[in-house]
Amino acid sequence: MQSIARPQNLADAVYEQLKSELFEFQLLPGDRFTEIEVAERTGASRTPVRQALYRLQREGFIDVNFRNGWEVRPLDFDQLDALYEMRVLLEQTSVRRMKKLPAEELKAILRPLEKVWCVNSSKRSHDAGLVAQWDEEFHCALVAASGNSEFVRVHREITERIRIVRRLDFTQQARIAATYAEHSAILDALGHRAFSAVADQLATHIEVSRVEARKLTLLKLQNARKNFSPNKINHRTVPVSAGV
Amino acid sequence: MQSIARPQNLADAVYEQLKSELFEFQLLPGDRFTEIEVAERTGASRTPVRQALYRLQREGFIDVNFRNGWEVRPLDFDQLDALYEMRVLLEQTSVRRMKKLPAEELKAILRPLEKVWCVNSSKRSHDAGLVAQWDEEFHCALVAASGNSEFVRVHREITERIRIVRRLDFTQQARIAATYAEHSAILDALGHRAFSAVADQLATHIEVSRVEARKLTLLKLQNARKNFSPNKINHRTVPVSAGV
DNA sequence: ACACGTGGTACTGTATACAAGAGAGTATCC
DNA sequence: GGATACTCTCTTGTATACAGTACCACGTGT
Repeated sequence: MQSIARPQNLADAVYEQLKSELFEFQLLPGDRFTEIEVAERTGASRTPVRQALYRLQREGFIDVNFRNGWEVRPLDFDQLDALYEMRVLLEQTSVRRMKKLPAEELKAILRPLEKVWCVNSSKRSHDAGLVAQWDEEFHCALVAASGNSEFVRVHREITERIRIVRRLDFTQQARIAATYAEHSAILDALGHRAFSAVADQLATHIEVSRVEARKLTLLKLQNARKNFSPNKINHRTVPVSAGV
Repeated sequence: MQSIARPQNLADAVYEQLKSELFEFQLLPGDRFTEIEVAERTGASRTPVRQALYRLQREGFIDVNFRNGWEVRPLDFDQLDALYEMRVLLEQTSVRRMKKLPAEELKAILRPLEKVWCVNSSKRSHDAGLVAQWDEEFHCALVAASGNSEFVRVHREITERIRIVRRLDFTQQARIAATYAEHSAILDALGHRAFSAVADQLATHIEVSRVEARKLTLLKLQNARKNFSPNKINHRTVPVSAGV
């Protein structure tokens, strides 16, 4: 979707790797780890590792304890709710602003989205990762239509922040089907310039996915905790200064 | 206003110092500098300096050129406009949500603000820095009333980002007077629960200050550039690899 | 006079060495 | 036995050393 930004320096590479470990729940909320551990795991030295860690800290994923290791921040569902609210606000505002767009421009925005979402069921994807990516692109495209670069930037940051729970929604085929249905309905209504109606549809659409994602996240966390092996505990999750 | 966060480590201290140099227009858009220069100026080593620089980069104030020094990013008025739009959206949304607040809570929010803004002219401050700070606190308080922590966080980030131009607005006594008048009018209307009216007032209030700030910024930049001394050029703003 | 190739310098990116303190574990005392 | 003080290790924070290359300047050839 947006700037791919392949990492050219080690710090970015480490950042990407850690983030993916967070998203795959290989690093679980509450897990503790040290800079040296990460450095050995990634093959980099502490310098780029620290750059990556501090970036993740500023983005809210991890915490540093003064001279006492790092820690994966627990998922804060209140904060996630606030992020989802902000997301709704941005997307609704962007959609409402579409009424200023001439028909031509609106069509140009909708056409590529319709190619993905308004297809009969044989042509639909069942791949969770792919649908998750398309879903993000769909909603980002709505905000991009606002023409406000800061709406886009903030919305993208929110997308990054909630992805960890949002993507779980597409692990269920029924939810993928619902997403197809709702997205094509939204595109339909946009084609008829029913912007206020779309704003309402969006709120519902996002709210349902928020609730589903929360349920699945709680399940996922329970399972992930069950799968602890003693090795893994010793390797990573034990309090840092506990020795062997 | 929000968390004071006195810097305990060098990186934060350097960050604060650099940011204040940016805000005071001691570091001007287009200025180039190196990590070692900053290290010598602040007394820290390159490590914390780099931490601070990368933070400022992520926040959009400066750019790094690969193996070729750092550079103060030019002020982008289109981006500032987008930030102001976002600010209006957040503050209007927060104000509109106040209608859900019971009278008691609303009063508790308004009272401290009225103490600052609804005072007769003899008690008003004429200090630009102080009024600028109170102004930020006023608008942040409105958003805080929304109860959405992400609204607050994003709004605070925007406040940090636009402060560099916004504060100039209060260097004119006439604008300070206008701010007092408009803030007290807004508080009045809020006391009467005229939330939609306040939303309109806010949009106008912010829009006027945006335009004023832009005018003053352009002036300030012109003056700052005039005051270049050859020494200063050699010291800081010449292309990095130019030797003596 | 101008284009092109080459060398040197200065800059960031990365690795490593050093400093200081937080915390677990142990020994000691009552 | 329990509480307290202390030591020792491990951690992050900071400083510095090293590596690689982008850019400028100069020189050379045409």
